Amino acid sequence: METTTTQQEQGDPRRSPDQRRSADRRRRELLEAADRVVLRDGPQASMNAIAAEAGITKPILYRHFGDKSGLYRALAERHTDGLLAALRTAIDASSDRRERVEHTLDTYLAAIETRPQVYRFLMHPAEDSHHSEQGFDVGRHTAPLLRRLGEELGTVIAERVDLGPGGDELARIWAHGIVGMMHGAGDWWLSERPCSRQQLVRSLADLLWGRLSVAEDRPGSPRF
Amino acid sequence: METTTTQQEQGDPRRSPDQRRSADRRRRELLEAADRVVLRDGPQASMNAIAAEAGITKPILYRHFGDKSGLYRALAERHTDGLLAALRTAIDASSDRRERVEHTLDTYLAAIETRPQVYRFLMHPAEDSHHSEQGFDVGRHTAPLLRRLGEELGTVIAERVDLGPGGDELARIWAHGIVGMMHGAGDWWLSERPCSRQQLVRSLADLLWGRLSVAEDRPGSPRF
DNA sequence: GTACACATGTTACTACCGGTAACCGCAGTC
DNA sequence: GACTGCGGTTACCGGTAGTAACATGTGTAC
Repeated sequence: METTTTQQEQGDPRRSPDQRRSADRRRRELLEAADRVVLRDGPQASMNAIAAEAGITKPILYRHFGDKSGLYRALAERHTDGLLAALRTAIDASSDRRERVEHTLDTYLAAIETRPQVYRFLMHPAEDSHHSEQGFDVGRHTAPLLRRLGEELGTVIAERVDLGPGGDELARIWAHGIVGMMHGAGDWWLSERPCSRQQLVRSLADLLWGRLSVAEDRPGSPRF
Repeated sequence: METTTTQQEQGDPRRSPDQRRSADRRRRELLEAADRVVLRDGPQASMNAIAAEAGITKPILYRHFGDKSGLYRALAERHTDGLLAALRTAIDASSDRRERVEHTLDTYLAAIETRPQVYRFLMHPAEDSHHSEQGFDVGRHTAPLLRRLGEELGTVIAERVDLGPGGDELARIWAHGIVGMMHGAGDWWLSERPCSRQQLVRSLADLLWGRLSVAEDRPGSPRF
């Protein structure tokens, strides 16, 4: 067999006490191998490839993760947790609201800029092949990352900003809208790079600050 | 067990006189069959299923559309054109800017509300299985529909709103941000239905009108 | 020591997918 | 007739997710 794995198995013959830990360790090793493959081959990496990278064969992967979407979910959770943590600290770093917004936007954009493969993987989740029986579940389109982001941001807004009666609902709406804006603009920016990151952050913050509503009409604006 | 046992054996004597059916007609028929299947089975409908629905077999589909992504592109173009046309008229319907924004948002949301399958298909494009040789093209994540929407809205904003020097770039940034906001919030709303469409439209317009920036801090807001 | 249970791993398979080669039969036209 | 183009098919290829069955080591009970 091929000795492709980077870290050699520690050759540890005594495993009587820590069998449970061994399973956890193994699982983490498999996840790391999967990570390497997914980041190299894209989200449609095959289970065979992942198994080969881990130095084992498919059925073991299935024993650990159930199916492909299970593996991908586990993989996505790790990265999502990381990004969420970064965003939480960003949201708490400043006291001025505008600064907070800009800082958060910048953190997100920096993340997707420095590791676009991770980003792409998180946005194109499992795409679970076996359609769930009854025709077409409308829900569950967006990547779970965006949902979680939206919900977290919603609670943050709701508990920090006074929006009057019905403010919680409004906060959630805004949160999902803001996350969508961040995602959409970030995705476009990442692929076209039309400006600097700072420029993008400022422009989006300006948009959220209502500059669109106060700008003047263009003199010869077509009304066709 | 599925192959060849389906109903495609219709003797079909009604084809002798009028073979005037040009390739275009055939193509449109195939597209309509594909539409039916995709709207029934979701975006991962198989070519076999589409061919069966059209009463023919796979190779004919491939002769007409090249490959699966070709078929899906043709399919997506139809729907995209329809939605874009609706949005264009919505954007021109009112003179007041706020009304225009609300009207446009509402048109988009109404579209995805009344035909969520179409919407889902447009947002999860081909996902072309054969990864394009060189590792991992970072660009081309988002559905083409969103890109087109963003670009069109960008030109509309640029030509109607006076944003000063560098306004065109700013308009494009805002446009992609707004489209992302619309998409993200719409997707979340569609799957959770936390409020009425009108409520969502108003809230998003409020967000764009800068209400977030002028709201008061909550008294006991945690600063942890 | 032997027997059992269990975790870890393998090979070899099914069922299906996108895509293609090769062939078949029927129009029309010299 | 023969020859060509076209709409159609069957039968295949390579690759995918997922599984069954079998092979091992390893710790524990008797």
